[in-house]
Amino acid sequence: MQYPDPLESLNPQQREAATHGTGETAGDTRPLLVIAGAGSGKTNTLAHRVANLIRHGADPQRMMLLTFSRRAAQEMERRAGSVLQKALGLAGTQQMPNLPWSGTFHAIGARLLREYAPRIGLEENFTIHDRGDAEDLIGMVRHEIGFSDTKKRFPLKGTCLGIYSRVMNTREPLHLVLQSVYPWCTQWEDELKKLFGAYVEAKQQQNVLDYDDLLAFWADMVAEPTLAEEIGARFDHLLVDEYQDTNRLQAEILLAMKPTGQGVTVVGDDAQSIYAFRGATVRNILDFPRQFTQEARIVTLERNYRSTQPILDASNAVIAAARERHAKDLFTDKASSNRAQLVLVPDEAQQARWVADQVLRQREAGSTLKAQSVLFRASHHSAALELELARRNIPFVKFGGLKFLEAAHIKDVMAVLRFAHNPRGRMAGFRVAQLVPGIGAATATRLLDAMAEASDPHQALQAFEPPAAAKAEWTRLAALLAQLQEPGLAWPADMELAKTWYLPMLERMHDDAQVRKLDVEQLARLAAGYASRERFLTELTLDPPEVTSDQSGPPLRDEDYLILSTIHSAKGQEWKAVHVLNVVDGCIPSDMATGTTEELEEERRLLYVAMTRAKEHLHLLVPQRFYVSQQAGGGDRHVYAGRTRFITEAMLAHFEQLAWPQADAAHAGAHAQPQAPVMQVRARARAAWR
DNA sequence: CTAGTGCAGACGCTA
DNA sequence: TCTGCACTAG
Repeated sequence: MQYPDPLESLNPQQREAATHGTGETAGDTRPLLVIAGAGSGKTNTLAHRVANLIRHGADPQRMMLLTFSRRAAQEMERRAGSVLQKALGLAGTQQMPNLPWSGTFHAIGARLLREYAPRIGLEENFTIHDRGDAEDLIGMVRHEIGFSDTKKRFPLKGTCLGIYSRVMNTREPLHLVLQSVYPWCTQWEDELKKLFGAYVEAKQQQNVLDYDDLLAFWADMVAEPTLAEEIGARFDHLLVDEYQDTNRLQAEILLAMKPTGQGVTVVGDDAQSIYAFRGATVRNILDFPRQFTQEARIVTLERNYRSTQPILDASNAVIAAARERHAKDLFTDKASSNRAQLVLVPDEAQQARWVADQVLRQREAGSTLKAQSVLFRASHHSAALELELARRNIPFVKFGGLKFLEAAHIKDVMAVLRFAHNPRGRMAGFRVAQLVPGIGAATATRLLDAMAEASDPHQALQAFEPPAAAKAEWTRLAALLAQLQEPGLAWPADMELAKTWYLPMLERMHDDAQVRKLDVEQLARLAAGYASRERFLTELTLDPPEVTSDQSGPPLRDEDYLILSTIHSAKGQEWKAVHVLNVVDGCIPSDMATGTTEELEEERRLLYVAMTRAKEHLHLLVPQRFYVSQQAGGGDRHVYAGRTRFITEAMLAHFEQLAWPQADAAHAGAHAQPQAPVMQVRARARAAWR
């Protein structure tokens, strides 16, 4: 029986990318670089490549797929699976080949390090510090070595970690990082060196790794030739998505694992690089072709399948003004008479109303809520809109800027589990001990010191004598931690035990315990989805749930809801209609990012990314004044903001300009109308005197 | 030594 | 507006 050629639907460039090294080009072992413009079918092409490789005999167990999030990895698996299904005619019930080695650099790094731990001098039960833990630890070290003297004005803990992280990820020497990014800290170079040394020491004693260690140790591991060869040989194919957002350290890992470049595929778009603040560099893409012992093959995808021509024209105009870029103009067949709209509104409140109106209007016109999105630069920019949506009962789900794992009560529960898993982790232990009433910083330190000195930390914990006032509660905690050590305990029983212990603490500590309790319940539900305590702790830290929804609870899967998202979290996504909030100077570009040309250029690309998410309708909102956020309650200090500098006078021809409410009186009336009065105050007032 | 109060400062995107 | 730190009463 003849099955349809699965590559039939691809255009010639996409097909080149999907088939490189197989079929007619079998024997071509060059690495492959795919420059994929926005909406050019990048994910689809990569999925076809994965499927095509498997069709030609590649073993999914021996493929490493590095993506930006677990969600992206799952999407890739799903699509590759469906291509395979069509090509091979697999029955729907048949097991889809899954890719066990797909995930983010950090997640894959953690897995490899655990597996190789005994051979590289690590303990395999290490726990992972998130940004907050890492900051706290470096803050503690900073204090211990006496740099926290207020007179000295030594950089704050967040800044210290920022510097450290940047040095690690860019692989630049400290003095260069200080010069270019933290010029006000150059005088502290020697002290910072000392601090970082002590920080590294502390992490090792506590058996914890921070985000940077996951990459740095991986890089160190494959810098050792025998290990590099062994690990490199385990994988026939190494595919990296969103390559424009990788950093030097990540490129180094790639090169060490596959020095010849054989089997390496990277996909990216320099015009969509938006993570330089995290150490990512466009140079990775630019240098890729000549990095390996063989020069790379380059395929460029310029044909856009997403947006209409007018939307592309506007986006192209914005990015054409960029300083340095691969010349690349997207084109499409999708004609339309709808230009992108620039909508002038008086302020943020009106902006929220306009968007809510527009969303409903488009739903009336047959577009679901899910097919629409609202994008913004910073998570809190959607606050006014969220209120408006809640008021009108428009369901929504918000991506990005998630604080779920940062809430104190969630951190508490996580700390209990982490402490049980790795008793040497002081940050977790410090937090947990102080949950017991009567135990504060001093007693907690005494406990942790005793545990650090003991050969068996758990025994030391059980033997610990707390102050008399804390005795009863301490006994409960010690019992819990002992239970969590029992080998027979089957996950997620750990979580249930921790929850049962913690809920009374929660009642005692917080007035709003009821709301927080719901979060803890939510965490427990989440826990059930992971195979083990270790997987839960690792994966939740490295790939936190990125969705929050409004207070009314998470919408059901089949319900319709509007998407709210930061521009960063909107990467790789698309919607029929896109609304971008606060397209004004001060928001895009953020006024915190106008210091250097590089920062400014990244902001421009950010606007470009936002605009190219739209398929048919694109609305850029320009509130004429917006309120300054840092002021006492009720204040009305505001700034008169201008349209973003990235849309110049010359580009205005690409936009349809609207002013609201004046120019749109018909719709302005529409939103006032459905508000039927709840009561009649005047009638009431009159009745009171009858 | 703990736990509660008052004040200053930050306030972005994220693995 | 909220968080984190310093200070103080018990």
